[in-house]
Amino acid sequence: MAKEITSRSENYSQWYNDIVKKADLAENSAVRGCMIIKPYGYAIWERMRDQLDKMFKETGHVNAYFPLFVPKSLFEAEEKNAEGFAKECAIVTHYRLKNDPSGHGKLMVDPEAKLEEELVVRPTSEAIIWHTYKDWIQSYRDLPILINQWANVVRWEMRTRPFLRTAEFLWQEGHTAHASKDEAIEEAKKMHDVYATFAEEYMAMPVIKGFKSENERFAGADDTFTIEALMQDGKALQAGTSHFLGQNFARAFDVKFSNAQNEYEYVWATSWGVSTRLVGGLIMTHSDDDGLVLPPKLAPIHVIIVPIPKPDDVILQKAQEIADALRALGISVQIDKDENKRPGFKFAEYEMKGIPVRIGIGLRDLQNNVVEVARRDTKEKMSVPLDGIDVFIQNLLEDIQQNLFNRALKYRDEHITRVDTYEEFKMVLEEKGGFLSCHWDGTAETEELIKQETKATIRCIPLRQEMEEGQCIYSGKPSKGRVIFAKAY
RNA sequence: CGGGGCAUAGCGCAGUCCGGUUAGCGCACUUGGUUUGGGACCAAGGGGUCGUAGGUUCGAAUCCUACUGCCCCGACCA
Repeated sequence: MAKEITSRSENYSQWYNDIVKKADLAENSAVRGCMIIKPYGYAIWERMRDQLDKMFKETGHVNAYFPLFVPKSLFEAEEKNAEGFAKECAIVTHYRLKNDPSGHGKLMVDPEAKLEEELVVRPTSEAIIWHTYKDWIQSYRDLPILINQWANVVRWEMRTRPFLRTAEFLWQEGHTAHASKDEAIEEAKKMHDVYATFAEEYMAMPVIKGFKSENERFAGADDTFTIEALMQDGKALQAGTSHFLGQNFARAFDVKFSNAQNEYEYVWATSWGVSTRLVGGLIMTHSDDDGLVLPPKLAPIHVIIVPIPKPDDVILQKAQEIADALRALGISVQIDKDENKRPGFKFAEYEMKGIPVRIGIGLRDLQNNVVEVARRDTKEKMSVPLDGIDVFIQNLLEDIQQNLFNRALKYRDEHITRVDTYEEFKMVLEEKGGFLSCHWDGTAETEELIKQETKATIRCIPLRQEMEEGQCIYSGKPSKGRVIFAKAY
């Protein structure tokens, strides 16, 4: 059998690239750092988007759309935020091209068409949105505003990787405005919970919920809540963040409201987002050396039916019956009627694409009133009676979803290591990787030194943990609880 | 922005050192046939301004110069 995917042990990065390519998820484009998301990859994103959108609506949010371009003067209003993104902004400076007099049929930027004010291509939309909210908010009766937008953003990255880090990416960004600090914090936490639930229940990707250290916090936030997942190579992936923005943007954009006592107050804010990066996380959480592995809840196709040998009438009719029965249960099914490819080729191909369940139907099976069912997560094959096949598959899909989560959780838990000395820290980081749970003195200096010396960063300060007196692994100073370090994507 | 590599058919490559008929191989593609329970086989086909521009030469994919693009590794980052 021709191996088309580099094994994880041989070269993890190459394995990841191979999966993206061979599973037909995305490809590089003519634009540096920007990828083309192909139909199958986009279908996965659509399923993520649809589910998240539903969860946002259920928590009271509505969708809207704000412009791609942000005037520089607005962008720079909230200084910390602007500074945080300044180094990776694309800027529009002109609005017209003209024929290049020195070249044949070539175009050049028309120097006459310089914009009076440059436009920043949004790396995030707080600025344009808070500029707008100023007009929308007068009274506490106008609050809260609970808006989400699905959009593309641009961050001019030095080095990019499909899905994990691209110059342009798709995401959603929630931007809410509140009359009180408590309500805003509650909102940020609520969306943090939504992300964690989505990651675990739909992506089958276990996450650690926590908040960021000051160094790692979103520029312009008072607090950043994060979900952190662990990839199979022992590196952490920040999978979603929810920010309590305090009154920083309200002050920067002068957004005040009259409270019930008719006094002016600055509005309290949150923002929260997840991106196409989640697709990268999904790949690296479950997939194996044979290709992509998808959890049923996000798989565009749940079941592929492969007729064996060549599709003939009897087999196709049976395949159609099974497909109809499965579809009646809300399961998405495709029958592969291609006569030019052999079954073995199809098996390998569908495994590469991570389709959770494959049903093979041959004449021999039909004589015995069974079909062959193969599950992608364990590669297990079984002979299953036709009678009740629909319910069997339905249960199997649930089982696969659960199994993927359990498997990822076991791996994750086995790779959270409690360490109490810096020597141990460096050793575990080097030899085992994963999350390191240890004491830290709470200072940015220590965090920075550890980062410089080991490349590990504080992924989060976990929300759920017992308070425990200890000593910082680096400085030996007292600490009241453990934080999670890791090398990160 | 530093350091390394690559550019020849849709994709992956050989040929370049040491210039010489008509530039080759695998996969993919087209047509016909035999096949089909884990990546089938046979036969016949189509497809190239050898990254761009200039130079050396009787003659350049091959030598020289400049340019452009892409990939990998670092610094930076979700």
